[in-house]
Amino acid sequence: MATKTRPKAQRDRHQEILEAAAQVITDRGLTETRIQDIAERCGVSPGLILYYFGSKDRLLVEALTYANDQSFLRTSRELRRMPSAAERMDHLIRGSVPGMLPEFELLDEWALWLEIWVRALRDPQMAKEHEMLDRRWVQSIAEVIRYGRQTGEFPADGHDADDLAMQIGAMVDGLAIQVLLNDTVMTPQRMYDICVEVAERLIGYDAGAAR
Amino acid sequence: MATKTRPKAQRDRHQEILEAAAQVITDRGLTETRIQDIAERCGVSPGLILYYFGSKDRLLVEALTYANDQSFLRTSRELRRMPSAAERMDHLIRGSVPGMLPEFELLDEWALWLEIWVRALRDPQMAKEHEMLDRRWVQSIAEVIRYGRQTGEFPADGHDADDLAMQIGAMVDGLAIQVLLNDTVMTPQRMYDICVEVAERLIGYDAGAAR
DNA sequence: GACTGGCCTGAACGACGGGTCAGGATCGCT
DNA sequence: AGCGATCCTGACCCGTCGTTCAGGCCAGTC
Repeated sequence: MATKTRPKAQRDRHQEILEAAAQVITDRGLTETRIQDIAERCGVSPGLILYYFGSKDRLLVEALTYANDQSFLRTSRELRRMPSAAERMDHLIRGSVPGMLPEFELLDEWALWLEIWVRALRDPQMAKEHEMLDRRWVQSIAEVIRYGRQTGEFPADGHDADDLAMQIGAMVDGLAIQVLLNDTVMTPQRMYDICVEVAERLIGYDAGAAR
Repeated sequence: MATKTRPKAQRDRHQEILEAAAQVITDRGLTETRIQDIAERCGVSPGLILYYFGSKDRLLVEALTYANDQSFLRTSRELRRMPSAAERMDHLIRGSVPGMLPEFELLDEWALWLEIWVRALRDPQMAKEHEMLDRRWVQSIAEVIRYGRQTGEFPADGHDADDLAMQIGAMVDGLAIQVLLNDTVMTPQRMYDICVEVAERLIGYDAGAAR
């Protein structure tokens, strides 16, 4: 809403602030994020932040979902460009491993996921957003599975695609935590290998060709 | 009002405070936990909390590890009493499903795990503690596997027990999050079923007998 | 009974940070 | 140019904690 008379400028600021906020949260954590930090990062006064978002809480929730939106949309675009389902699955997996794709730092969007989870435990608004964000990701795994079955790459007689997607999603979450917090034992490469192996077994295909 | 005949040779205040702190954290979340809340819960002045723990941060970290210690020790005791490895594995799984065992609320110790993870991302002290806590749990899964192989309940020709334990641990983490945050789609019962099924397949045994 | 030392309180301090506001700058339009 | 809406600032207010501190209470000891 808003954006009536001057859609361009307002939208830019809005987005600018969300990006800055996501950056700061990634950097310092949700609880250590001050309005002042966000203001500084986009060279603006603290008052303006509140002018746009009304309250800190609203901004934080929006920033968390915004950041997730961004990576989801980017990933979706990238997936669409890949012809084979095995390639798509591989890309999904790579993108899920903390610090594996070059464009991400070690403390990447996974740090934001953790913050989302904790907040969703007690903030109904965040819980609602989380449900949407989560379903969306699981959904794209399921879609890749269905796509592969449609093209004949994956065997069509497996379990329900949504169930498989949920299991893969859960495993990815669990492994990502291990990588994030314990990267001596569980390295990104190892997580990747496990994910590929499990996906191959659950879906019943050979990922070798995609890599 | 205060100090009615110092009861018992200083019943352990230290422990009392830790328990209260863990309760409050579970209840309100780490960031919403105030020293005042903890003090009230054990009928004591805020000053005393600092008298014992020096700073809020120290108390919080200690409380998180304390709570985890408690459930770990309890679980260990319970495991030792069970003769069969399949029973032990089943018990481990049940204890890992949020809200499955009757003695836990829906927002149980998993809420504390989430807090530990987030804090461990940026607090080296907490990261160190987490590594210990995590390894300990994975270790007990591995031990059950080895125990079952020793008694002949489980086939002895499977993968490395530590690797299997880590995979099971990761899956449990991921599923627990789903249950905690999305209990319409992923119910405790469903998580339990999945865990049992995966454990059976990974380890190669039949859990039917244990239930 | 006086002393000592561990527990404990309650008031107060001080910093920090979210939110408010009055006004200034800027833009688009007539 | 004149005007109103929008954008933006910087100072300020104010509640909320963590933390400190001076001292009180209570055992056990000499």
